[in-house]
Amino acid sequence: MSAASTPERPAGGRREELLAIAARLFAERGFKNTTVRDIADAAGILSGSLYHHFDSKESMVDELLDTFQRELWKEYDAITGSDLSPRAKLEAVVRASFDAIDHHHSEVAIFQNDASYLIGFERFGYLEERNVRFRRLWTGLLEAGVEAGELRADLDVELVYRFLRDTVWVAVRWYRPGGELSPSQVADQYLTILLEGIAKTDG
Amino acid sequence: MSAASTPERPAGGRREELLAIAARLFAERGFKNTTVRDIADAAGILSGSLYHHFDSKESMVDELLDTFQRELWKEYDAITGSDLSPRAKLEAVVRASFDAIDHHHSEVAIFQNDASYLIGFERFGYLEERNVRFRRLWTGLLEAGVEAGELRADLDVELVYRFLRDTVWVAVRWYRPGGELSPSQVADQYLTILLEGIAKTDG
DNA sequence: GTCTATAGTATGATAGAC
DNA sequence: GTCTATCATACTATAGAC
Repeated sequence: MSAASTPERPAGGRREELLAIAARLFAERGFKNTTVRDIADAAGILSGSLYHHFDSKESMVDELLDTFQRELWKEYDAITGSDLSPRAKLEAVVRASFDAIDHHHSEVAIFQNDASYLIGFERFGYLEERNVRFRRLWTGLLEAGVEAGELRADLDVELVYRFLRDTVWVAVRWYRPGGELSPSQVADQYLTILLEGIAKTDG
Repeated sequence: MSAASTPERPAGGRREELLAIAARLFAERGFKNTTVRDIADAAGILSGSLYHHFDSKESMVDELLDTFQRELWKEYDAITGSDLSPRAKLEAVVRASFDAIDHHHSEVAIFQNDASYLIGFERFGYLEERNVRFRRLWTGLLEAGVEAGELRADLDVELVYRFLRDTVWVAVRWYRPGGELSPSQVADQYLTILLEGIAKTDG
């Protein structure tokens, strides 16, 4: 989206700094509830100055979501292209997703809270495309897992997919990076529940 | 919240009609993204006329959420007060929740999408209280289930509670009342996944 | 119960000086 | 890269006529 001109420092120049501030505010309050003045205030400048760096408020959230989704899909593609078993791939995708919640918390939160609103604009059509790809990824893995005899055959794949997708991403609402639980620990517990259930089966 | 003056018809008078329209729009677009003009337009009147029925836009969403939560808690209290086993109570609470998604779809959607924003106003402090009650309900049932030997003891109750809570309510994002799946069917599948898992355990 | 008319404010964005 | 100043618009809400 931008040709990194002079990458002198980690997290780049002023533009990336402002983008990070906007990300935090969008994630905390929602896109619509965050004004350009809020962002400027948090950055210690006036709202008009923001427009030296960005075309519009929409451009900011666009860049945030697009960058994040590209990175995430690189990881997903590496997993699906590997030679792991369907069940192992499914576990890897879950773990990669919880890692994303940890490392790109704001972006995930924005996507969770505001995607349904943003998707209404042509500019954000790519979000819909990614949703379709995401659905294919999960249902493909679930079907392959059933076929391989690794997963139960009596469940509605479409429905399991929705539970899976939602449960993974909705964790962004309570997960706090740097808190007590690592993304790996959360993924462990989640995969145990998902795969084995919470009922006591043996004595 | 209001003394039903002349209940002549199902769903009452004009006030309830307008409230239902507002609920639909709030649920579809979000509270902040829905203007009083949108609501008035959908009702075929002008925005100023809405203020004959309601103090403010906030009053509308307040009445919607408060009414809904009162009704929901009546059901929860009946379940917890029953003599069912912990696991059966847990199942009943899950079923009651999916029923709520079916029967009060807009209200659940509004709560899911906008509660975190609304909770910032003192007026909506009761939402925070209900969240606390909700947490106690779930964790209490989970702990009782473990103690009764019905649920696995090796899981983090706090974490299971979050997954449970989120997975149940987030279904409002895809569930459509009157669609192919009944709330009971969704609850069946969900409880199977939650209790038994999706992995194939035996031949 | 709805309309006309409008107040008061907040918002996204722009132009040009520094 | 930021500030000053400001425009145009959209929003919630009100007062009083019908």
